[in-house]
Amino acid sequence: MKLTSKQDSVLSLLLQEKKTLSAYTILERLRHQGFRAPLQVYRVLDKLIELGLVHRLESMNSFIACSYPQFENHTLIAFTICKHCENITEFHNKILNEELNKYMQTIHFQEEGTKLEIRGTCALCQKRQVIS
Amino acid sequence: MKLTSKQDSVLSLLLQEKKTLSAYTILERLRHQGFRAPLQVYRVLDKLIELGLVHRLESMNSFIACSYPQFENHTLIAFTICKHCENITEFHNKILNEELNKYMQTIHFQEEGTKLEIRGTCALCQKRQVIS
DNA sequence: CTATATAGGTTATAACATTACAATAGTCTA
DNA sequence: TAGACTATTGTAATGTTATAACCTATATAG
Repeated sequence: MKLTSKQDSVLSLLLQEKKTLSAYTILERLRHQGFRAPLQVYRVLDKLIELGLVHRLESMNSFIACSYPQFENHTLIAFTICKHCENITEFHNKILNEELNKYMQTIHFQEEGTKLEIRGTCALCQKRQVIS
Repeated sequence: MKLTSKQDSVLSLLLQEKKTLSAYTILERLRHQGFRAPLQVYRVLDKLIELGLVHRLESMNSFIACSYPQFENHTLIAFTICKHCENITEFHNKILNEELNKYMQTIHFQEEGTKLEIRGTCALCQKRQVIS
């Protein structure tokens, strides 16, 4: 699978960021690369999401590069979001995934895409709070 | 805890719906009850969410009454969302909750509010698909 | 080479959410 | 009960996120 130049621009930008970016922030940052309208950004994002290379953080209306692009077709996409430092961490947890699948079977729900977003305080920010 | 009349209007409306409602839909429906601006709705929603009586569906930018208001302080809020019939079902799963808490301990993340949103096809819509 | 699918360009507009500032109503206590 | 405090409400303006509609260009398979 080969990305187009626009797709590559957006993915590269997201990969070099640690935080999430909104579509409009991406637009501003890529104006010099020929992006002129929001829709151009949204279309590229849609494609990258479909390819599993980018995720949308539902609770933040923003986007982030996938940290595990090698895990193709992982339908459970999970993040911790620190409300202090705003650090976003994607994680995978086998047991959680299995328990979720089990429950989906018991209720006969055919799962096709799951988002787990956990807000709170990361380990580092907890230490910072003790100090201050 | 006693709700104000505006808070009661919004909660009542959400309780009688099965689907989610956007803030602007709520505004339209409650115009005859003195709601005139989006902010009035958002403020009431914020309060009801804080009280645990309403949840926000992050992936849909919309709101729904809590199906388990008696479970106070449940920080894991989970839904299945059928993409065909748009039915939203809130659920609680003890094991899932426990596994999540375990993992939060291993990574030293202090969890303060978690959203789980599962998209797919509900049991009923799967049957409908077989027929048609 | 031409049909089809995918990607891109542009304008306008829809949908969702917040800032800022002022006023009012309820609650507590001195 | 007056004064102080807190939560709620009113209103206008604005900011942010996302899509519709229509058209053009490029790539690829038969």
